[in-house]
Amino acid sequence: MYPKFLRMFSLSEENYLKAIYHLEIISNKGISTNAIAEKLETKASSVSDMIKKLSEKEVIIYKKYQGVTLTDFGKKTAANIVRKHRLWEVFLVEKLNFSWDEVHDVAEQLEHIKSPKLIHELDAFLGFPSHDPHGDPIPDNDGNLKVLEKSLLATLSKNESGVCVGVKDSSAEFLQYLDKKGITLGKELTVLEKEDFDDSLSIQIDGKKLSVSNKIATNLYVKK
Amino acid sequence: MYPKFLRMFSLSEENYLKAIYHLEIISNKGISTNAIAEKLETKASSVSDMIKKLSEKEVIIYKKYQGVTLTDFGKKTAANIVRKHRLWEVFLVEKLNFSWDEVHDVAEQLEHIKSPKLIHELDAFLGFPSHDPHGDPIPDNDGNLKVLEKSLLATLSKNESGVCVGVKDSSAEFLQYLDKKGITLGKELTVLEKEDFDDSLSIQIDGKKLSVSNKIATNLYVKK
DNA sequence: ATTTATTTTTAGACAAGACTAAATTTAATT
DNA sequence: AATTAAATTTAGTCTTGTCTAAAAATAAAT
Ligand SMILES: [Mn+2]
Ligand SMILES: [Mn+2]
Ligand SMILES: [Mn+2]
Ligand SMILES: [Mn+2]
Repeated sequence: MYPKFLRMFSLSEENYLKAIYHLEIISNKGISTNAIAEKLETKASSVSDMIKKLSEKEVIIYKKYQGVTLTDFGKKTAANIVRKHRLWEVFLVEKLNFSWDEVHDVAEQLEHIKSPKLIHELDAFLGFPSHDPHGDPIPDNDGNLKVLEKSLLATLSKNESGVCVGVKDSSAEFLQYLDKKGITLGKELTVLEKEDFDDSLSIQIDGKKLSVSNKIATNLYVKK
Repeated sequence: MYPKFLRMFSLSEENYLKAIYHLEIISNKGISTNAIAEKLETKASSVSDMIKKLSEKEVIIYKKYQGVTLTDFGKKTAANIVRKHRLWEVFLVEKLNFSWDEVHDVAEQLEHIKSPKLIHELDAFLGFPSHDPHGDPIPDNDGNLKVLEKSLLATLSKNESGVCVGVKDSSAEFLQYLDKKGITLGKELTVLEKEDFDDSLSIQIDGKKLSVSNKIATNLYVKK
């Protein structure tokens, strides 16, 4: 049998691994079949089938009816796919004039390209970026990622300031809405007022006063 | 997942189209089932199956036992895949420090990425290159390619000169051998002597005299 | 013109990955 | 504790793309 690190994964297997990886980051419990099915927009029965395969390949731990957990090897494999996804997103924005709301679908395809040299060189070409265009950290070659201290805008108090560093919702609609409001990563803002009745905020950004809904405030990360 | 017009063809269908496209360039007759099978390292029966599908999709003309021909639409579709392949090869060599013998396998994967904007922007980013790192022409967005006048080195007469513009064999072994000999695209050379008994050549390149086998002379293109 | 050889197509099987419907296990209520 | 609800797994089917083996058509050789 080939050593683990040479084992190849199909497109489908990679997508399952990535889904589980992302779910583990926010849940810290075993990941349920249904959660995976919802994330991948597939059926629970399909997930159940794939789980067995991944378990045999030793990338997840699985006991029937108990949900799954990534093994160290599985975690590393998944992180590498995320690494590729985010590096490609940086490439598209920095080099090919994509905006941050256009990159995701293309990166979903590019993340499956298999070539260690390609990723190594791309990383260098981009100047070893630490975060993608949405403020998400890029795992290093060993799968480790250093998580930046960040808070939701909604958690800032009156008169407190912060710099935009990421988004929680990275849907094209939300990103375009932020663009329209002139809110982009790197910009500093200050909370001028907090309204109790609808939890909206009045903020100062680019020297201008701007009203911001709770929906935005709970989906935009800032660094205090 | 992707818009319908972008996923008309599966990975497998694209590879068949490309194979037929390449075979048509050198054969100008109907392309046989066996020829396709050999090119794709698959079985004739598999080709026979796929041919029916492609015929129904109107990218090839097919009459039983008569071989196949690309329709205009099929030709355009195939040319677009070749366009992507060659643009990516340029990218890998020009931007990511790949050498010309390392790019093919990665380009085989990248050519299937579906995003018109990606290719348009990549083309611009690379400065609208006309040829790939092996001297092969890059089809334009409509699938047209202008073929450069070129001759095999073996066809040069004594004292005739030319500039290296392409390779017929683009295997990694041949390309590496050319590298070792110091023969790269763009270099000028002059035929000093032609040996009759083994059809080898003595050429002048970079101010130095070099002996070149018939194998090289019949796989290297020059522009007179 | 037959016979032989080669090429191509058909028939039937298989693996991956998805689905629906049914069965089973676990969780939640009464 | 018993019943109901929800989550999960199993059983069986389907599509895509591949294969081997056998049949049919074409090409080559006598
Ligand atoms: Mn993304
Ligand atoms: Mn991202
Ligand atoms: Mn190539
Ligand atoms: Mn090439």
